[in-house]
Amino acid sequence: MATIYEVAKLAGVSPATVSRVFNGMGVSEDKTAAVRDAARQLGFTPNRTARTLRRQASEVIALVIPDIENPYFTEMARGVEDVASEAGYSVVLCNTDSRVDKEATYLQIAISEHMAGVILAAASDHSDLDELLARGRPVVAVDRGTGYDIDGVVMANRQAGQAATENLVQAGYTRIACLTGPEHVETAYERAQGWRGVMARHFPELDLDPLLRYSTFRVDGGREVMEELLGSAEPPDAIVAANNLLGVGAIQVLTEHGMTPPKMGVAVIGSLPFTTLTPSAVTVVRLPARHMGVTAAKMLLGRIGGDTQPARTVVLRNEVQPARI
Amino acid sequence: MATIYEVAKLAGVSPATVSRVFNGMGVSEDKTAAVRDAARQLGFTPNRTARTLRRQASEVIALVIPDIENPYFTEMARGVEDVASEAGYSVVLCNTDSRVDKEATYLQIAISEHMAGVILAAASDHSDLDELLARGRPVVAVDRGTGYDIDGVVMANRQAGQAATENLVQAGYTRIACLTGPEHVETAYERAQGWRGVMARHFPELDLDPLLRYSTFRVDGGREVMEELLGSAEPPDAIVAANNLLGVGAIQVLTEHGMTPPKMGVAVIGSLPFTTLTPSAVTVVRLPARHMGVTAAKMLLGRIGGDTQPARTVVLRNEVQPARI
DNA sequence: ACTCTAGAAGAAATCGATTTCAAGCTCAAG
DNA sequence: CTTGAGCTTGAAATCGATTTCTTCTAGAGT
Repeated sequence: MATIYEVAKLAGVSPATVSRVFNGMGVSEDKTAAVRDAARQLGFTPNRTARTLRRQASEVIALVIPDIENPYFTEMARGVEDVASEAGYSVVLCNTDSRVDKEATYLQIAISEHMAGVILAAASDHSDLDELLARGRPVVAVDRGTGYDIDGVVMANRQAGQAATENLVQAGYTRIACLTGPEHVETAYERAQGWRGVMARHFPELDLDPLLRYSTFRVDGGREVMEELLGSAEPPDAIVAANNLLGVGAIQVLTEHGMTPPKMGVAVIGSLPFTTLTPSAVTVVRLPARHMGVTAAKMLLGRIGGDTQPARTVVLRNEVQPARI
Repeated sequence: MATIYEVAKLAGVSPATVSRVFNGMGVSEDKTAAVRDAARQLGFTPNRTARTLRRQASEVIALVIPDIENPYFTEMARGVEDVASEAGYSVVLCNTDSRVDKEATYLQIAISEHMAGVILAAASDHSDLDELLARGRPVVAVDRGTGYDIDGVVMANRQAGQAATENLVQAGYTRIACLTGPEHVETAYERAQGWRGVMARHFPELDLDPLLRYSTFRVDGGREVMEELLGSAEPPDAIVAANNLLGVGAIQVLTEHGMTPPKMGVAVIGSLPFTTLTPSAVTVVRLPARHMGVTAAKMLLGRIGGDTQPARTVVLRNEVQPARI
């Protein structure tokens, strides 16, 4: 309720002086004290809307993600939030459901609310960032690329696919299938490529096509594809699930068929925070989601602070946590 | 970039007229057309900050929750988001980590950003809403009460505890423990009370105290308490987990000890969206989290729209999904 | 003693949309 | 023919903080 004018009147100074006190400009000690005192008495908090209007920039950053119900993204959100709130920024979480139109709406809001920057896990590879970038708002891509020359943080996806597959090969499995997301999604494709490379090297005579299944990055996608594989003429003896939720779906189906690991080898790319399997029954390629969020937030804050070096892409290494039976 | 003044100039009208066109006031057809045309040419989007400053209210609602990594809350967030974005509102997700100080910061931001309203899953039962309510900002409590006379949506917690317990009793278990959250958290206490009532009725001679364990509402809390129970002099033959994450932790420990259900009866209050157990091995009391979000958002939008009827509390019924072995 | 500079502080412009107020205009009723 | 009710429209005030522009004062330098 209290405005800068009321504080000014109570402190016997001009509004400009009050503003200067709160923004660390040169104000004499006695006036500073008077202002702070008056502000305390009135319970004054600067009106952020007015400040944003005048400054043409707010202390809010948008975090735009495709699926708020995926723990991978919420873990990342935590990382972003921790860094941002430490720096006095608040985070608006925007859920796009992987829909380009919802994403466009949120990006438009980011502009018209003068948000300081955007961290974007793009819904598709042709998201339109023209307007945002034209206005000089920094954008950092996470998890997936955008087709623009901007900062980014991604996982080592191909290497993750390789590591998962290699681990199953070492454990003695020979017919390893790959369950991955939509072919046009970069992470899905890259992880599958990692799998393909390792398989081709170890089993050059094997026909890989029946073992590679594209689906959705969701639990039901994993269930569906796993059922298909189990019902096929030559079922696999192990699987690589290219994301956490796919992995959950697949393991559910395996459990229902009494095929729990190690009967069927299972490697999952991405953590399974709420799995009820004993953690060590499955090989997990841990993706440092929180770290990704932290890194992206730091990069974004750097850009907001005026950093103008050329765009960088940070690739985060994964950590393999092998199944111990 | 384009402002209302530039649109006005291009269309040959006053800024006031442009504003009226975008707010559905009486403007003649030809001027309306001219304005829309000019706006399209310039790619004009109204500046939300300026609008908020003038209107003293924005189209943003804050959703304040204690744990963004809990699927229960993200499912609820989805419900809120769907209703809100349908009505042209956007949702800011604020994660408090159950910390009263972080919560207070976010509530302060809600005020100084002129947010239209707040949906709050309180971090404690003495959250301070005085200022928010004094400013006439509507607040809807979800999941837990607040100590204020405001709208609320809660689960039938006691009944959930009863239903879970009753189900295990019917299945023939006789020594049923209860794992719940911090005693001072309303939902934890109420669910435990539901369990206690049913146990007292069926097994009046049983000493319930060793079977009731307060912990945190997190996976590690569930693990810890489950280990304790298994190591105790007289371990239970079944457990009621008062929330989803507690349940996950408990089931993890049971799996490691080869005590998977139905060897040990397990009933969980709250869904296990990403569990890798076959869904039917555990009794689940489904909490309609999405529905809670939808209901709360509707109530809040009603209040924002000027609804002044006395505060209501909606209690949502749960649905028991029994274990089929 | 006089000019010059640096710092402090107030007055007023500014950010962009909304809204009040007043003006101008048309058409109908008396 | 006049009064007035009901429109549309523009001019200008407004929301609250920031920032530029000015003015003023005190202290340094010559």
